[in-house]
Amino acid sequence: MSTVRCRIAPSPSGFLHIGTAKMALFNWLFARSQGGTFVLRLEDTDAERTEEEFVDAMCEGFKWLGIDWDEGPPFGDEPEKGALGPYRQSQRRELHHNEGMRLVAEGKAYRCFCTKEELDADRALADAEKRPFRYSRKCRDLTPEEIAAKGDTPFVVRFRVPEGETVVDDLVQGPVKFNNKEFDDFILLKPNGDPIFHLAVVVDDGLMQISHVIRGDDHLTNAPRHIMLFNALGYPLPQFAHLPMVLDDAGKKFSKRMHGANVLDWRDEGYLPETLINYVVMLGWTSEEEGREFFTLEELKHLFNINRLNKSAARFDRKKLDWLNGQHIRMLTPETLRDRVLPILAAKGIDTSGKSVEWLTQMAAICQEKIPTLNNIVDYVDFFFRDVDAYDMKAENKYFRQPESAAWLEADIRMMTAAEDWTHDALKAAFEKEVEVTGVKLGSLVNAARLALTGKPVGPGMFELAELMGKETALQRMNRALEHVRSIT
RNA sequence: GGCCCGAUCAUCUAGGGGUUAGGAUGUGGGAUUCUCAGUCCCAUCACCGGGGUUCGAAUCCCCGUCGGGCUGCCA
Repeated sequence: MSTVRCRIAPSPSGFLHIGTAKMALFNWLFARSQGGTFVLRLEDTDAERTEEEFVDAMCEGFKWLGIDWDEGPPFGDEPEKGALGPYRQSQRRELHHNEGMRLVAEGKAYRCFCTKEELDADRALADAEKRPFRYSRKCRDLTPEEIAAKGDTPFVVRFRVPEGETVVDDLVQGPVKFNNKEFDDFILLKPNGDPIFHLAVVVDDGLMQISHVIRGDDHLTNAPRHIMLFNALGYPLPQFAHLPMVLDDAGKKFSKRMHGANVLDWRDEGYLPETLINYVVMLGWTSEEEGREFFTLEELKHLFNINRLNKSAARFDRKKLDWLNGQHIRMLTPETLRDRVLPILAAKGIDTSGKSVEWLTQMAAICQEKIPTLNNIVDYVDFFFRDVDAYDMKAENKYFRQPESAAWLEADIRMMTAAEDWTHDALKAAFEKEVEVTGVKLGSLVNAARLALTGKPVGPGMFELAELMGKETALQRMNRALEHVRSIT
């Protein structure tokens, strides 16, 4: 039986950040590949930054990506899952506070009566003198009498950082050694009894029996503090793995404000969750199968290997994402593609209710090879749902303003009218025969027809779209185009 | 400032004492006698710099440079 327990502990700040998604994914993957447990814990102790909608928005991001959790807080209709809750940090204050005070009782932490103002002044002085600020430790060895004399004076609780050195045995970074002198006696509890991040994470990870802490490498220098706390609290030490963060396409930290920082931005732009998972996993991990780049979540569950994580940060490259999305779109069945694309058309005000499911499936199918994102489908099919009232100008010059333009359309109309079978194959055969006997270029016939039928220079294959459009509508549009051509040439 | 981490084509990466430094995306060109896209082929492009160690360094070590992080009564 596996004892692997991983967690993602995001602070719900409004949406699921791409970087958080990466960390969640790797934790999830590790837990799943080891038959372990994946825990979602909300670090919502910063009250001003937490709103219920924020929590919902973030969980929606996880759901979209397909990252589920075995233990976690209530979400939507789901009750809290797991026996080691509560899974919202804001509901664990008592625990944090008690553990902090336990350290005081055990002499591993102490009450500090220095005020924030005093500390700020010290800090300013240190700055002015260009020396590193360090807490004076003046409260470190107060006698019981001195403490008693303080009466009701508010105090913070500080950790008594032990002498010596702390080694983080990191699964990704290797052993990283720190001299404990580098660390101040950091604060554990605020004057109101609330815990500081370092205490809260360690208490939560300890009590939730987390076996592997996989997180961003911005926490690498926090790890020794956490290790000291694990030891002081008497919790078994988890394994650590610090992963590089995701950079934007300019190589900078992916700012919260930037478009694309929210994973749901990608959904809204027509990317598949499969794509995002596949793309993010490639940002810092490679499979043993060299050169392989295409993965589904299900495959990843079996292939994931924590030894193949990368140490350096990677940029988020939109171009490669586009390519990958196209790959994933092509992997879909036409039915699935249809279902994914229908809401997008609806959102654009396109009413598809008059069409059969079979027809809509065909519509999706003829675009499948061509669109890099789901949203691109709109331009590929909108002409099916509205009249063509204008023609693309450049295409018009090329196909409607030539001396032979009318002749092309006349030939098209003649063949279409004569078509006994209104199918892609029959139409294609007729056009090819025409080319053979008259020597006219197929492109001229086809592109003039496409322009007549869609008003656009680009789109699905002409024979495919004509078949779907139906003979009657197609011929109406062809005749209208012919009139138009005669009027301008 | 102090401490810590990182560095292979433009981008994601493989490799890791002796290789023609491999793949993918992008870009350029060609093919596919319907556009666009796709697909297929070809081409283009890299070991951050300097010192060591070694017969031999992209690979190991040191220094530097650059990038990132921590250094909060934020998480």
